[in-house]
Amino acid sequence: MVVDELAQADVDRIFHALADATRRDIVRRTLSVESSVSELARAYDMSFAAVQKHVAVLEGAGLVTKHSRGRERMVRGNAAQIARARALLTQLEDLWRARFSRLDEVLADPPPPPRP
Amino acid sequence: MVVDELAQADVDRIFHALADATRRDIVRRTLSVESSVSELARAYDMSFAAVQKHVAVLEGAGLVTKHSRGRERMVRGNAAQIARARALLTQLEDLWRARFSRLDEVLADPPPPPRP
DNA sequence: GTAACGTGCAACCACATGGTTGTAGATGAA
DNA sequence: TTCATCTACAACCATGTGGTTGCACGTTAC
Repeated sequence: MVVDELAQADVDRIFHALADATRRDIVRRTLSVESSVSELARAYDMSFAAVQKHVAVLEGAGLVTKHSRGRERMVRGNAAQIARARALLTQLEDLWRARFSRLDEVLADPPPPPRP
Repeated sequence: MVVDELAQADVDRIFHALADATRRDIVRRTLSVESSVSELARAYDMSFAAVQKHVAVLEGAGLVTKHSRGRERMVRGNAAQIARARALLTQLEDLWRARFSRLDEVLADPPPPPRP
């Protein structure tokens, strides 16, 4: 039984969020050390607002969470969501492996025909 | 030593390709059973050209390969590329785990100060 | 040879995306 | 209080994306 089913739209959001080098780097950073939005903004060669948007995309995908610390908003990477994405890829790979077991069935000696 | 380094742009392409439900389904199908572009096109409620574009995006990301069979172009899912994407996610998760080992260091008894 | 099929590509369109600047509200520091 | 900082959000713009239709070309079937 799968506890946490992800709707297709959720999966879309996760992979889309990961399809940008800046966003992947933000995830990387905040998985190691949580940081404020402005700390992140200082790390990249773009405006504060641009970084803020990237964080919002990541948050929408569940890849990071935010919580207040004083006037700052701390960003923290969410490893669990990454694990879900990884599980989806593993499922795909399993489909590929299943291909060979089906091939084995074909190559194996066919079962005797049913008695009439 | 890592043999196959993926450039950021490659990673962008892989995750972007996976960020669409139709494309993920095409990968799913062709990992199990290779199919022609027109077979795929019949499976979805959109034009042939649209499906063809999706296949092109997947091919550009290395997630599927194509080869000719008569007048058809057979599409086959590429599990190796999916494995690379999965490895990237695993690396991210490992960063998260490393966070705790660093925390352990802090919490552990500090080493004795160096002799003067 | 002719017709039908499978594919690729170009042009087009509506809309999303990734960036910018500017404004405004909270919060902390002096 | 006053000022600087951190954040959020809106408006705007160039470009990319996902879909369409139409056409050209190679291959198979009749």
